[in-house]
Amino acid sequence: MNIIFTDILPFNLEIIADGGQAFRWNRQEDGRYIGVIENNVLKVIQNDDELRIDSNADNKQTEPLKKYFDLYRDYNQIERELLRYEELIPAVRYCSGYRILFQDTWETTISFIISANNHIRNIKKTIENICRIYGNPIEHKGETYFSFPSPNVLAGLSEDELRLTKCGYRAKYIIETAKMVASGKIDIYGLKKLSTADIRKELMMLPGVGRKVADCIMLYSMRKFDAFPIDVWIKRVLEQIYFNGRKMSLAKLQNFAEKRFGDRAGFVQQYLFYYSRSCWSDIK
DNA sequence: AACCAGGTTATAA
DNA sequence: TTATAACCTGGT
Repeated sequence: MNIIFTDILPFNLEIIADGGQAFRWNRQEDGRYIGVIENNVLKVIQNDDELRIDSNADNKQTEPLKKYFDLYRDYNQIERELLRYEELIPAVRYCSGYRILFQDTWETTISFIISANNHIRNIKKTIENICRIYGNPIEHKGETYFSFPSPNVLAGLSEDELRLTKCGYRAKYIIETAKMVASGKIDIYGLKKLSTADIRKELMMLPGVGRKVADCIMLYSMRKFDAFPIDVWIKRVLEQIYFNGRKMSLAKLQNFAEKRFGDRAGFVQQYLFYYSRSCWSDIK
């Protein structure tokens, strides 16, 4: 089926798909992005203020796609709010059109366990390996794609098997986390109604999930916009902008961001992350 | 050849 | 509470 959303601005597909929040979008030569969401293959292209989506799904439902791309939210207002922070103006201008996707909690959890101490290229490759070997095939226009495997499937693997996907020492974290989810020891989909602090505490019971990964899971799959994942880039850029380049502990930076940005922190993190990675030499 | 990269965990002061 | 080392992998 084909769907066209119009009047989507601010919206920047390139930054949204390649900005480090999702790992299963791939850019083609023609500028289209192909991704697998749940059991659907999506081919997406943006032309100015319209978004064309070609999907293998046969129903005409647009709500799930609008939710996934966060099209219900007024990003004009969010960008306006963030521009009131004078020091964020360059970042917000540069990344205008960034949106926080609404992704599946299970896939996001495993994806960000894999992301710890890892490069985006490796993360994407490992996730594709996992889907290809353990996911379900999806046929679309003569090509085969693969869904993300269920908790049950991953829970049944041995560490040596899973290491073939190149996830390295994270294999045991993934399997143990899968066991906890599959057994019902933790209900990751039921957490959303709790407070950010409470969800964080629960998520960090999962092996391989520390503060940063927990905040990514909440921000990208639970709409918890006060979550503020601090990775090396965010740490660097915060130290540069707010602390004269002095080294700060993660705890101090977390505290600072929470106080300064409140329930907009997650959006700030997105803009700062992409901007600092793209333009570090300008900031420094 | 050594070092680093989108952290977490275990251990010690 | 804060500091340090080890950890798979792939690239320079």
